[in-house]
Amino acid sequence: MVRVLLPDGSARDLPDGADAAALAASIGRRLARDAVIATSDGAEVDLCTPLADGATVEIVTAGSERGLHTLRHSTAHVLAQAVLGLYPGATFAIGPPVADGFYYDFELPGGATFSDEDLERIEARMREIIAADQPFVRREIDATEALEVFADHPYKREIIERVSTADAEADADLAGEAGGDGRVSCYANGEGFVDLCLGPHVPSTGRLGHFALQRVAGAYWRGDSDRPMLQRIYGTAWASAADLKAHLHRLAEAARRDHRRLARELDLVSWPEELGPGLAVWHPKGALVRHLMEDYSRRRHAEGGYEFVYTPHLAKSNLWETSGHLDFYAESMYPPMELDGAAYYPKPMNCPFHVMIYRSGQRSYRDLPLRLFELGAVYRYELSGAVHGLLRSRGFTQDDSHIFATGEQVASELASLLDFVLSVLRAFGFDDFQAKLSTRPARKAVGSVEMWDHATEGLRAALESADLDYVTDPGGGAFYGPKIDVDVTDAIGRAWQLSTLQVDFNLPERFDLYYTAPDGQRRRPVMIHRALFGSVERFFGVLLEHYAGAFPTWLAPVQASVLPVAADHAAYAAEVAGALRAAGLRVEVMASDEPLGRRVRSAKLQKIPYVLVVGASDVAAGTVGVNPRAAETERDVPLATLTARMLAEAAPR
RNA sequence: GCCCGAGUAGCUCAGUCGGCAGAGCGAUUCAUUCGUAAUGAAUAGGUCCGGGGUUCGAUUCCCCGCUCGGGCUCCA
Repeated sequence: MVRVLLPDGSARDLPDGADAAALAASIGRRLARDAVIATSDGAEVDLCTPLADGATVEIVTAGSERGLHTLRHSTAHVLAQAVLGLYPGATFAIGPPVADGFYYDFELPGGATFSDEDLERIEARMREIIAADQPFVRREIDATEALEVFADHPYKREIIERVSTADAEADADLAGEAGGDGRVSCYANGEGFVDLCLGPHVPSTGRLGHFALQRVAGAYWRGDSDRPMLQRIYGTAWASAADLKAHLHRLAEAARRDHRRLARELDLVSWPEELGPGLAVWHPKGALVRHLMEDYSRRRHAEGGYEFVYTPHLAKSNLWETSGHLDFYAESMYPPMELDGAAYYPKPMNCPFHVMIYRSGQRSYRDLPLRLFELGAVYRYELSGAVHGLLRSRGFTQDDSHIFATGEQVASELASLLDFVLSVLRAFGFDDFQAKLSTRPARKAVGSVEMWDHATEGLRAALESADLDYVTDPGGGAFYGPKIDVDVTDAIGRAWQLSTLQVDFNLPERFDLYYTAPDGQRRRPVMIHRALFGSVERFFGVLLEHYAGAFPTWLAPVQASVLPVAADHAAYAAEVAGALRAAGLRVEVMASDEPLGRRVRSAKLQKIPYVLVVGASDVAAGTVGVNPRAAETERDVPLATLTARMLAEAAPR
């Protein structure tokens, strides 16, 4: 007999040698059917592992995150099995589960590549393997034997050599392939397929099936651009057909919200080929929304004690030498223009210019904190493959501010900066935040440990007083200071990194900044970089996707469209539009040579917040028919009532 | 930058096994004057991404480039 403890605290007795599958079966048929793996005293094990007396055992089902993880990992194995079977001479590297699915990296003989037709063929073969319900069988062997088993697979051999000689714990990118102490584990299934793997896996391939191969992509071996480019196949896998379908639906929804598509449909922004990659032009409606965003931002900054500055787009090389950009950022900078014996670089960042403003005169502790703010256009040479609509462009506008403060002021300044950032983000309709605190890197960092600790604690205190969820990324800070990054979650659950608060001990040092302290001594100020939108263009793109093009009334380029029922009502429509405009609203009139239904549809497709229909009864009574974007149609609404209602919505939150 | 895929009317996309270029939507004009998501007809609209090659003939086949998309790397 073995006795195991269950998560609910109860105990259960089973015959000697019983495995987790038997335990699941003894609890219930449904659990036995849904079981994927088990944990024994917290360690994940295959269902066929014999139970240890006294262990706490939990059955993991496909419905849980852990279970899905295994399901995807096992599906990745089947993918590798299919590819190795179909393509003689193919070799395989790693194939971990990832968010929503899995991938596997391959190399085909002679540098051959996969096509979409290959994916269909591979998927069909995978379905055969799944139909055959092959058991996954675990085996532990020592590294020498493993090197023979994988004699034809150099990437596997490389993994085996690393895990048998080095500290596998430190090698996060082994991605669960193997790990240990001179011994490695393998999983075999079917006729002769074996993969190096820590496991655990589902009991047999028959447990899989709700998957789809999605795309083929290039991926560097071990993520290193100096190493060979492998062929990566991505797939998605789920516990049920319904879950798979729901996931595919979410992907379609994200595609529907694509800001590049909406930008075109709503006539906001375009990317003429003539300009070059990553460079956009703003059409009147897009420019209007942007203008509203920027106006709101300026107003808030003015209220927040910032002072506005402007700086040029170019500066000579010596500025970038002093700032250090030519040492550590040159790859992302546009090349210089040579003039009059000097080299002028387009700016990739605004900070050195703001430093120049700080340094333009003597600064006393009485002047601090000094908060400089600029909507500064910067140019960065992004790799051609990285450019993506407004979300990643080569020319963009940072809502950049640099705060110069005394060491003592840093903590309180950070707290108020974070409050400010969150308050503005909320006004734009985001209220789900996740922050990351990045601390001192172990290898290279400027400034004393005391300075770092003080600033890091200031950041942590700011996060805590803002009651913000955060994770710590130990050693994740830049060499010049610790930072907070703020992610927002959008309407369909995607996270976007927007704002950043970055403490900088480096630039004040490089530019020899100082202020005069109360005792007359010169002291070094601390600089804080703070971007809120990050990039105005990118923030606009994120907003567009968040709202799926339906901007809230205060940001909508057209807030109402007035539709006369027939030509007779055109004069009254113009009167209504005029009254709303006089109240400060943005209104257009859609004249009546098309049928009403058609004009309503057209206005709805433009996602205009208020479609206003006026006919004979409205002319007589001074009313309008109101068809709001997200509510029922109302008739006979007095114009004054509508105006008041729209004005209330038209103010930023 | 690297891997895979794509580029045909303003948009979405057919098509040509190498022989005068197509649809729907949109635009324009005319008719229609209508109470809440597509009125009808007509017309206009093309360097089939660019350059080179093969060919009697290239939008189609080949080569080189450009741009876009999905990834990798990077990142606001």
